[in-house]
Amino acid sequence: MSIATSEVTNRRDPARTRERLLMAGFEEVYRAGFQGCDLNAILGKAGVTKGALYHHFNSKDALGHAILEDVVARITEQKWLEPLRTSDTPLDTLIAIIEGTFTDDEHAAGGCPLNNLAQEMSRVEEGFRARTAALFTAWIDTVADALTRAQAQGALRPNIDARAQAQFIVAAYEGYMSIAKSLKSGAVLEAGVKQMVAHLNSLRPEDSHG
Amino acid sequence: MSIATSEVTNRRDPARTRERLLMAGFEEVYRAGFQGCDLNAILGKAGVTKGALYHHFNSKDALGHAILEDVVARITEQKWLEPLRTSDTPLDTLIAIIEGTFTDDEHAAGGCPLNNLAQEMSRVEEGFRARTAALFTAWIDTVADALTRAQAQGALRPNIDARAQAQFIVAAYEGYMSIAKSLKSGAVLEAGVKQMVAHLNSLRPEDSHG
DNA sequence: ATTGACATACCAACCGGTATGTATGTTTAT
DNA sequence: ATAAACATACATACCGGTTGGTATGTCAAT
Repeated sequence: MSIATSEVTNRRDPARTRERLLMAGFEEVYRAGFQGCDLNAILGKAGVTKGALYHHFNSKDALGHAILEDVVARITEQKWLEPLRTSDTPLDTLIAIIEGTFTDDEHAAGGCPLNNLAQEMSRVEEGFRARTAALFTAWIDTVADALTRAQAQGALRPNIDARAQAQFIVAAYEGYMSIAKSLKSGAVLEAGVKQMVAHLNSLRPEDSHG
Repeated sequence: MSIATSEVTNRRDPARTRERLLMAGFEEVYRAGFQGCDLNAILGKAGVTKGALYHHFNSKDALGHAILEDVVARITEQKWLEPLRTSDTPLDTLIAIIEGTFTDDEHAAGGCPLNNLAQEMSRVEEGFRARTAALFTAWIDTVADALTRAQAQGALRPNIDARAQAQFIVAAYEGYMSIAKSLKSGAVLEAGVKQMVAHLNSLRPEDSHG
């Protein structure tokens, strides 16, 4: 065995190459949409050639699928799913996540990466639709679980439908993101955060919300 | 003046030609997205040639802009703006509009034409962004006006922020449409309608909503 | 007869995809 | 241990179909 087992950046580093393609692809897709983005632009940004791309992915669609499964899923996992799953104060964590939304115009204009791809590609290619649907479902499920746990703790009224509320929260969140993107308005996002947090607080058992 | 002033379908009928291009364009854009749709497919569906298209519009983008300004704006006007403006029971009308949403899987999978274009094109081309933003703004404004009028009638609690609630409703509506599109689920839309109506009813002054 | 309203034919560039070559590991037989 | 044999991981060059756009011709209306 030589010294160079890992950590070192060999000229041959398939994992790194694949990761660079995914990140560059994500950024370009986020900018121009999937159909609107250019493979050569992705290659330029990633610093690899078309041969490398088509070694790791056998079509542009396959790259898009991988971007959803790896990059977008990872972002969702880090920002929403993981914190919610590990929290023992789920409702507070949920509110904190929502309040953690970046509300500058720059971020607003970008929109939600998941929703961007879902809206553009769902009717165009089934692979995209299935993958975005899986991510939405996992997202809603995890929020619903968190709300159910909050209910078990007595932090949430027992008569509310956790699943319906989870759908409501995710829908409202994506809706605000959509409108804010079109209006290039971080202010819309701020108002949305306030509104959603107020709504969640109104679901607490003994509350003062007049 | 001859008899043939209007109504008759002359072989030369620029207004009709333009309208056919807009309708065919709308349908193709609704199916495949703007960047994904094919001009020749639009021409085939409209039954006109490329010469006719480029006589009425000087680019594909210009056609897209006209689809937003004419077709999408008209749909929004008919379903939301006009009923809300003319109603003397604005809150009930708003609820009726929401409940009038088609909740079959077919419609769900199509999504909202306005949101489809907004999400796909806002970052790609400024003309699309500006036009979708104008439509969202008009939509929210009209809902806000309706809520304010409901407030003046005493049909809505005086302490609520009409504009914030209008944004909330439109955002939630578009969010549900987005998720339902990805999930191809009319059931999601049904749940959304129920949730939004319940929310609106909770804004009434003296109410029983436990 | 001149302008608007199209039709037809065609172009040219972009871009996803491929064919092919090559350098770098990895295994296997001796 | 080592070399052959093979597989992986790219690089380069190029193809060809798609598609937005144009140039030109023709017909109708005033």
